[in-house]
Amino acid sequence: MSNQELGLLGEDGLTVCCPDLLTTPLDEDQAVELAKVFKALGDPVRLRLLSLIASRAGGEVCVCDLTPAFDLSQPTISHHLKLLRQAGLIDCERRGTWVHYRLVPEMTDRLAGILTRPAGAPLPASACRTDA
Amino acid sequence: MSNQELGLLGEDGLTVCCPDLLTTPLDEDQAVELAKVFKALGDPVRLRLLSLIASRAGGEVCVCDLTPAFDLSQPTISHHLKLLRQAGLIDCERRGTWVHYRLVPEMTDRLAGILTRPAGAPLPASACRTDA
DNA sequence: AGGTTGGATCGATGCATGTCGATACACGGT
DNA sequence: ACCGTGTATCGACATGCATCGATCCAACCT
Repeated sequence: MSNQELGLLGEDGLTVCCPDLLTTPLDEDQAVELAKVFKALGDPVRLRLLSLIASRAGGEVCVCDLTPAFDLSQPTISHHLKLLRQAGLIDCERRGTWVHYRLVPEMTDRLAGILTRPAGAPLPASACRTDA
Repeated sequence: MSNQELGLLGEDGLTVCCPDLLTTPLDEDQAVELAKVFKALGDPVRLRLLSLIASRAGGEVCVCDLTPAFDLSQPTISHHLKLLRQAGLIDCERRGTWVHYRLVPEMTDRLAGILTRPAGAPLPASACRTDA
């Protein structure tokens, strides 16, 4: 049940992926992989789920604590959790009757890195807006 | 034409938004706003567009340089650029016949911050399961 | 073994979205 | 004033996706 993730994190070649979205044009394959992760984040319910999971002291949340936080059916929550898991953003583990979810901090770290401009960024900054 | 953005950056109250997705449960409204931005990033074409724009020395790219980089029609590229712009990720300016797009680095910076765990993060590590 | 409860999967449905061709709009040039 | 070119918008179509109820599976408890 644990890891059928995307591989964005993995050492599986292809998907080692884009150290810097912002400095080098992404190729098609990298873009497809990265898009899956951002797509997983592109839904309010999933964002709140991720936030609930990540902010939980102890680092783990039982599904039974997540479901009542939403006005949605249990299958719908389960579906969203699955998408987050497939994106590699969270992981889960069954303990007895309950399933506990936890954040995969390596993935959020990676995304943060991808969205961070390197120090000496090739961006405007000083750069001349002659149109002002 | 420039700014009909989302406001995630703005000083307009509501949308000042979530300093830390990962440490505090997001409320519904914040989640909806943030999701729009991530949704904009959740498409391979838009990711490549953003990457092309951001990585361009000089900080600006003409649409006429973007369109031929894809196997898509001009209206489709225009549509994707519009979504990125509405998400506040890019901005554009018309100069003569041509329209130039540029990255809005404040937005990517903000996203990076949102996805970054604070130093003393409340993640597992020691973590105490009293319910076990 | 049977019953109960937590959670995942399945199939259906309605809405969102990516894509296109056609068309409209904005400029610059003649 | 007209034409040509670069972009944006429009309307249509097909696919994708969020959601639900029904059902199934796993684990625990008598």
